[in-house]
Amino acid sequence: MLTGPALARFQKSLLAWFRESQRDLPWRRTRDPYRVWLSEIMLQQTRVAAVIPYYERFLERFPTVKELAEAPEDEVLRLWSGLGYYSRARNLQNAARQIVERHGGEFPRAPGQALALPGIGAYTAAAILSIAYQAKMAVLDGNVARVLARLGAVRGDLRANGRWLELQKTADTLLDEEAPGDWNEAMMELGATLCTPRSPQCLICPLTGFCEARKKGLTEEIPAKRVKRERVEIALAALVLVDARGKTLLLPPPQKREQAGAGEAADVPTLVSRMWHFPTIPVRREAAKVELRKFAQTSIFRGGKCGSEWQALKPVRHAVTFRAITIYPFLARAAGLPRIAGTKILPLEEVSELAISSLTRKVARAAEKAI
DNA sequence: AAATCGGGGGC
DNA sequence: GCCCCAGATTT
Repeated sequence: MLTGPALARFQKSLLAWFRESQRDLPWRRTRDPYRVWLSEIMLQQTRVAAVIPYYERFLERFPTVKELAEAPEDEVLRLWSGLGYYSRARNLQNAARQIVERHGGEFPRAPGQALALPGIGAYTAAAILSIAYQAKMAVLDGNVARVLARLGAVRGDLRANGRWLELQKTADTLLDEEAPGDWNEAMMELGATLCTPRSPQCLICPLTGFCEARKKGLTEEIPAKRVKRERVEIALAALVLVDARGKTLLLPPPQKREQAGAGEAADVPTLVSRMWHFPTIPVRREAAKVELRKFAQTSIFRGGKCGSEWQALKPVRHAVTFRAITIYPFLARAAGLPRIAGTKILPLEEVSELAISSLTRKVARAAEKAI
C-alpha cells in the first residue's frame, strides 16, 4: 500500500481535514483517560447522537473512576437504561473496581493490562491508549474498516476469515506515529461523516485521490453488505398491575437461565435485558390473555384475588438483535398488590426512572396512556 | 469461526 | 421497514 512520501502526503491530507472539520464532541474536550474510556464504551455499536446525553448524565453522577467503582450496580444500570447492550455497563463497573484495586485508580497504560479489563477488546484498548496516552496503536472499527476497504478496493465481507486481520495490518502501516490519537479519530471521523455506508461524499473527501474504489467506480459496492441472521417473531404478554393509588409492581433483574432452554428464542430474562420488568411470559398470540391470567394466578397472586377487570392495551413492538417482539400488555386493576420478596412497588410514572430496558419503558408508556 | 447482545437515526 | 453503527464476549 502507501509508503514513503505518498504515505506522508496521505497522512497530512487527512489530519489537516480533521483539524479543520472535526465535530465538537463532549469527549474531545478532554484527555482524561476515564472520560475517554467511558466515551469509547458507550460508542460501541452506538451512534454519537444517542451517546451524548447519556455521557453527560453519567459523568454528572460518576465524575471519577472511584465513584463509579463504589456505586451499586443497579444505579449504574439505571443511568445506562435505554442505551442498550447492558453488559457494557456491567463490564464497565467491574473494570472500574479492578482499576481502583489493582491500578491505583488510573486507567492502565500497558496494552496487556488494558486488554485484561472486562469490556476492553482490541479496538477499545487502541482507542483509549492512543487518545489518552498517545500510544502508537491503530484502531480498527466499522468506520475505519469501511474507509480502508474503499481506499484499497477490498471486496467481500470485511469481517470474514482473515480479512479483518489484513485490515488491521493496513491500519497499522498507515498510522501517523506523530499523532496517533488524532490520526485514529480522523480515520473514524472520515468514516462517520464523509465515507459513509451509503452515498459517500467523495467530492469533498480529502483522500479522494488515494481511493481505489473511487477510481474503479465501486464506492457504492464496497463494503459488501453484512449477512444477517433471519428475523424471528416472538409474542409476549406483560402484566401491568395497578392498585387504587396508581402503584404498580415490577420484578427484579432476572439471572440468566443456566441450562433449560438457554437457546430458546423467547427467553424472558434475555428479552428484558436482565433489568427490572413487568411480569412477562412467552405466549401464543391468540391465547395471550388466557395464558397470562393463568400465570398471574399461580405465580403472582399464588391463588389470591387476581383482579377482575383486565384491559388489553395497545400491543408494543420491540426488537432485540434478531428477534422481533410483540408484547401484549394487560392492565389489571387490583385492590391490593401481592407482596413478593424482591419485587418493587412504585407509582407507574416512576417506572421510567428505574434500571429498565426500552421494552419495559414502552409497556409502561402504553399503560400510562390508558389511565 | 459463529452466535449473541439494544436501540435509534437516516434513508 | 431496513441498515448499521467509535465491538466484546462466549462457545
